[in-house]
Amino acid sequence: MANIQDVAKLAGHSVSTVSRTLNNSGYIAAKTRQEVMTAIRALDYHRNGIARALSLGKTNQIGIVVPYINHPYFQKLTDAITEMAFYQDYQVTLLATNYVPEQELHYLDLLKHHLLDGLIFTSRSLPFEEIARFKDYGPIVCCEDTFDFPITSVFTNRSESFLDVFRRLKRLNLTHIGVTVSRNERVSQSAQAMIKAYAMVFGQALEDKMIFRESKNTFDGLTAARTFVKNEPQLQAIFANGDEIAAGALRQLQQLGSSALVIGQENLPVSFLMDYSTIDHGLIEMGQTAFGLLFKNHLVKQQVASKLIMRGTLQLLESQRINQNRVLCSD
Amino acid sequence: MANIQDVAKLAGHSVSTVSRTLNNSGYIAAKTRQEVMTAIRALDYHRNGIARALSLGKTNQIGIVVPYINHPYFQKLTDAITEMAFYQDYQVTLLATNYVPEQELHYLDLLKHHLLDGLIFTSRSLPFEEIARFKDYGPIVCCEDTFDFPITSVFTNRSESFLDVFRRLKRLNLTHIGVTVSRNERVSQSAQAMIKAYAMVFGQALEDKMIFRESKNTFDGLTAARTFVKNEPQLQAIFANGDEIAAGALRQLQQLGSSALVIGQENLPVSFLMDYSTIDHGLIEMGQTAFGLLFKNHLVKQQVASKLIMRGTLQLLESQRINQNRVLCSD
DNA sequence: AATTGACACGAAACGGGTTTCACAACGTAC
DNA sequence: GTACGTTGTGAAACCCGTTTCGTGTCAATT
Repeated sequence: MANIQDVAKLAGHSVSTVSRTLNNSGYIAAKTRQEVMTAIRALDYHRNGIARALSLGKTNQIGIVVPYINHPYFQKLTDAITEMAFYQDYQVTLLATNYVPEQELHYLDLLKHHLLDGLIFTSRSLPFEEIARFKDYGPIVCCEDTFDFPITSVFTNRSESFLDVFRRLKRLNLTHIGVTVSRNERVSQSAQAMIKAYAMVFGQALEDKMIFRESKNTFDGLTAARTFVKNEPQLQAIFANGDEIAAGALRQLQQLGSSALVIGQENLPVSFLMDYSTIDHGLIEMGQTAFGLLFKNHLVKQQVASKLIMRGTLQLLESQRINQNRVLCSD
Repeated sequence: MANIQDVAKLAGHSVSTVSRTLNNSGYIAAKTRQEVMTAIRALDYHRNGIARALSLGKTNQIGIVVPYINHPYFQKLTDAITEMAFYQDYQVTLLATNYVPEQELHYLDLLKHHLLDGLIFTSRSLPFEEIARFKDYGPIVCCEDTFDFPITSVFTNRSESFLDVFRRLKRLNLTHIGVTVSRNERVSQSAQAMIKAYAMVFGQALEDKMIFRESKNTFDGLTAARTFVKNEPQLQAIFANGDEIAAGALRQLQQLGSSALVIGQENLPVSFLMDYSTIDHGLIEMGQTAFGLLFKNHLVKQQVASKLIMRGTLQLLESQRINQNRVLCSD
């Protein structure tokens, strides 16, 4: 395969002239340009991107760290990031971790090795201290609240919509509630926030038997629903950590003849199909923002809004309640 | 940031000695190795992967060309590829095209520019001739039948399971059938195969009004179902080009009070949740094979099996039919 | 006629590694 | 004592671009 020297030789000009021609930099005589272009076509020459990256000191590649590649939450987020990257002529590499800290470290190392111009964490199991240690090697953005750690972040006001959910349930006198979480509440901010929100609204801690842990997919949703119904025959609601889990739970409840309602998260198509309420965490905006922040070179912490989307049983009960109130008032 | 020369200087050895130490190649005295490692740690030195790639002439990166990043079909396929790549120490870049030919060309160019060691096409809109033109720039594998074109491929025996579906429908006297396809049957092998299978089984071409085109997501599924019911009030079945489409169609049919059954493709969780039959195209095996074939350096064409998974109404009707036969026979 | 600036181009340094090759020191076998 | 093999190391070439810097030409200005 031809390189720039071959082109230079054939064109009868220097390597630097060929380079200038290709980059439209500096002065080039029209005739020279012609000759160079002719040689390039004759040799089917294409610039070596690796050599270019070495010379320019940048790769135009960024990495997105995701625990699971096929998880809808991260899917939506990476979609948004990828689109932004595309517009700015960046390539995106998806880096899956399965929440294995060693994997995360491995990806952070890509920064050290100059293989990436930046890294976006959509989630992580490494402590922030550890991640912060890499910030000198390249820009890093986390898609969750990084508190006082010196890591740029975009995050959603999860807690507020969690509070919203529990307040609505309380208002409807639905108190027997099961909550599913993906990871132990010690490591997952989201899990922590859900459990805390319950406690704030109901004035007491959520019973341990009403927390279903390690809930990751549809089938976990089935199991969670069975477990809750067994532990608490009067179960009235399940607040799930994702829409596929909610979907599984709902299906299981229907099969068990339970009328408990279900609330999901992420606003995936399945939540519409199976008609239950869900929280939209504003992942699109979050992804776009994450990419935007990558190349600001100062520390930023930015929040995006998340909100509850009312559907199905929850919506029905609320409208009935409003009607009741109206009747009571008019009497 | 330190480079290999800095390390060499500090260690009091040559650059080549440092390189040998890092690569465990050639002879290195134990003491020398110690000194080099000490210098490396002292300087927080990390090899520049770009420089390495330039020197070695390979990047250990492969690309997967997908039309949609968040489409379950491609999701499943890329998952399988990514896992294989991981084990062989390759990085994977997802390259989304939205079926824009220019995009596909752009990604093929990455091979020309030595930015990728190989490319896997999960689908494409470019003609094979065009793709074949790039095979000198690096290994390419297509995840569909490439016929006589000199492109390595893995593909599934789609047509057989399509025939299976229509034969079963025919046996059940279900003849008013709507078919959804993602792209025009001129460009999509899958669409072509579905329509051809119908013609083979029923001995006549599928009416145009029973083909719903440009069907890509759940909402298209809703629209498709409405359209079919409007065009053909006696509609008995919809054979969809994907499980989310099937799911949307099923929901719409239920709302319209239609008892037509639905058959999907891809065997996604939603097909289980909503309980309808679907074709499993063996995507996992296909992805694994695709990666495996990338670095064989001869042309290979390989087939993997796809099969119909019986559920819901279709299964029910079949078992009723068998029971009827049994009754008729025993009389 | 002398100076100046725009235009055009090439040599060479640079980015940061890997690998070949030459050479030296040492031990062992004959 | 000679020949040869093993071990250990460094100089330099190489991978393939980009960019700096210096030189040369030519037309316009003073």
